[in-house]
Amino acid sequence: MAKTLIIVESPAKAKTIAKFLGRNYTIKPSMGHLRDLPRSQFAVDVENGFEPRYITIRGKGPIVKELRSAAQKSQRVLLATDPDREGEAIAWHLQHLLNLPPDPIRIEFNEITPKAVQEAIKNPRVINQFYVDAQQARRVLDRIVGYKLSPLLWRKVRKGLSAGRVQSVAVRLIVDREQEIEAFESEEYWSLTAWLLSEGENKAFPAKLLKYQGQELVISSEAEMTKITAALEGATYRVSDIKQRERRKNPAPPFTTSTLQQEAYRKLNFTARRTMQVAQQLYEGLELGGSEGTVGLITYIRTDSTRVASVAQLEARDYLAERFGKEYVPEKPRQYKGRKGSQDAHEAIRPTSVWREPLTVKNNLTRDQYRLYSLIWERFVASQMEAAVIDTVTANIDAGPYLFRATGSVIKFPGYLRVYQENVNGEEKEQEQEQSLPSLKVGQVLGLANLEPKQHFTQPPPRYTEASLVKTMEELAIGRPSTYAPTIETILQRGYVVREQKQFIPTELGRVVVVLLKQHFPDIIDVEFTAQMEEQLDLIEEGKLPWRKVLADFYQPFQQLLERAEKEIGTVELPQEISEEKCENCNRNLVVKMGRYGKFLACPGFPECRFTKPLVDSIGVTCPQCGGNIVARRSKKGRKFFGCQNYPECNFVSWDKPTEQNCPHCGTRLVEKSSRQGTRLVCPNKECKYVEQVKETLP
DNA sequence: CAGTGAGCGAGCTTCCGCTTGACTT
Repeated sequence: MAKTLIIVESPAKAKTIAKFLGRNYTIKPSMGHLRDLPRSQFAVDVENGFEPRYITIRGKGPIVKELRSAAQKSQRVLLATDPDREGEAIAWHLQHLLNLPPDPIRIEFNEITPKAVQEAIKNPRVINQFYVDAQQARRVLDRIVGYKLSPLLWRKVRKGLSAGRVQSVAVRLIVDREQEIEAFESEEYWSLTAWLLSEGENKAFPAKLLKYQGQELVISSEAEMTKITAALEGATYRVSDIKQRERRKNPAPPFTTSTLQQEAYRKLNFTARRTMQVAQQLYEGLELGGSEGTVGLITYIRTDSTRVASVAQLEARDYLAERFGKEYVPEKPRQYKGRKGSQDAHEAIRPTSVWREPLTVKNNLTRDQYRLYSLIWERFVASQMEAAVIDTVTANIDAGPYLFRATGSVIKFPGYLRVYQENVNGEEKEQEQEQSLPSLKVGQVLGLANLEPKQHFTQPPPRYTEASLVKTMEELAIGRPSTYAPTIETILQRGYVVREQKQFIPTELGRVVVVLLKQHFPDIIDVEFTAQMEEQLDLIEEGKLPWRKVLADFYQPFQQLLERAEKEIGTVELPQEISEEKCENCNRNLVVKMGRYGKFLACPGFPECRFTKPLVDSIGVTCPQCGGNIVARRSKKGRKFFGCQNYPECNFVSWDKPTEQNCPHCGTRLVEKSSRQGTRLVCPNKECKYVEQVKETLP
């Protein structure tokens, strides 16, 4: 009868906890924040201590209602929102929404185990107002920055634009990088590899030219190279030094949101959004059949922590001992240090049970789910394994005044490498690291099989990809696990950057906005801004600084800058984007214009010449009716569709993305349908109903 | 499911962070 209501943030958590607390407890989810500043108004009373006006978030009304009625029916209410700044604020809002007394009603746990939860229930505390205030400072600051800078951009550049503490710095990173690339001057240099033979062996091994008369050697032209090879053709190659070393290589820590997004991007080619969608499916759980029912396959997916619950560590150790043998289990469980500034409210992302090997659940998962689950499972299992031991040999080889170096390595004990290999820098793997050298002796003379000179050019820094952008944002502590993917979508949507061949390139608009913000608000668009804000928030959390003072100190100068910017900036002219396409009436190059339905191509001679043409995106598929190109377009309502380039002569059109494959039954061209379960090839012929599951490529 | 940009100048746009679904045309 005397029930206790416990409110958590996520429904999956509610379910789990309900399982091991008895009938005396009701567990309900809040689904994140319930109250916030209204979207349609500024809602911060700057004159009055920055007092924020909160309203119930649109769409969350029914949840509030349900929680109220559940609270009514309960004798006691406990607030078990996440143990971090945002969680504390959610608890505080709940306290007000549900009219709860200022008693010790707040509980927190870092692990969802019966023991941790029961312990937490025994130790409720009052809501920590300092934490709540830090959150309010963060929230109000973001509102001030976003809702003051954005309208400035509407007036000065283009309506609908936006700026903010996080998104603007992300754009800045991309713009800065592009400028570095443009300023980069490529330089030529040469390398020389000698392929050498040890007596009695028939396979040559490579050695790299390093030094000349003890000095680092830089070869910058073919002419220099030719002189050097001439001198080296007839030289004597003698081993002068051999160093043997044993190297231990430790596994990478288990995934956080950021590292999962990076690795899924590099290994599976998933965007941040797709990774989160599939991960959410794994987290929410799937019908596994058998006795298990619905089971969450992985722990919570929005986390900045690499911490692992001790039960999971012990389970992993048992598993490893059984499947791989004792030598693969490290003496002590591996604990990974968190990042500085990590809020540590959740564990690392890991399988809820290591015994659920990817292959055993493969048949219940879609292709995407299976691939992502395998990645998470392998990374976690490896993270609890013994280090790999690698024997490396480095040999110095003299050739007159020249010094070559050969390296070889042999894996002595694979350790975690049996399970997981981290993909650090794209696909470029140093293959030669894996090679072994023949046994060599100091003083031994080697035969020269071949000299291999190679021309290189220094490369500009790479453009950001989703992976490297997320990585950089995390390192700079800009944004949070729940916002990396949405932030990327925002800057794309605003037209600040475009994605080309998986790389981010700033648009003219992006550059203009960054220049404007750098000029007038250099502090805000600085990569250090968030870090400095976090320092202040820390002080608020410690009770050493009132939150309203932090805001006042920020707002005074900011207000000045705003006024000055308003006066000094005229209307910013955006250079016209000129396309390669010609006007069919007057042969001038068409320019990109903004219309009601988005971008389109128009003749620059408007209004004398009114020629227009849709701006179109070829998808590299031919039209089944006329063989022309299929292009992606948008309907009036904004929905994407695919049509033939030769419209209106050819009127082929499809909602789903056409492919080059024909249906084996009726010969109609197949289309791609993507649903929650992944992507399938489907026959658009309604009579036919042919469906092809996309094949697995993984072992 | 294939439009489109001046002019009037209303009413609108926008932040970050916490959570999940949803009108399938």
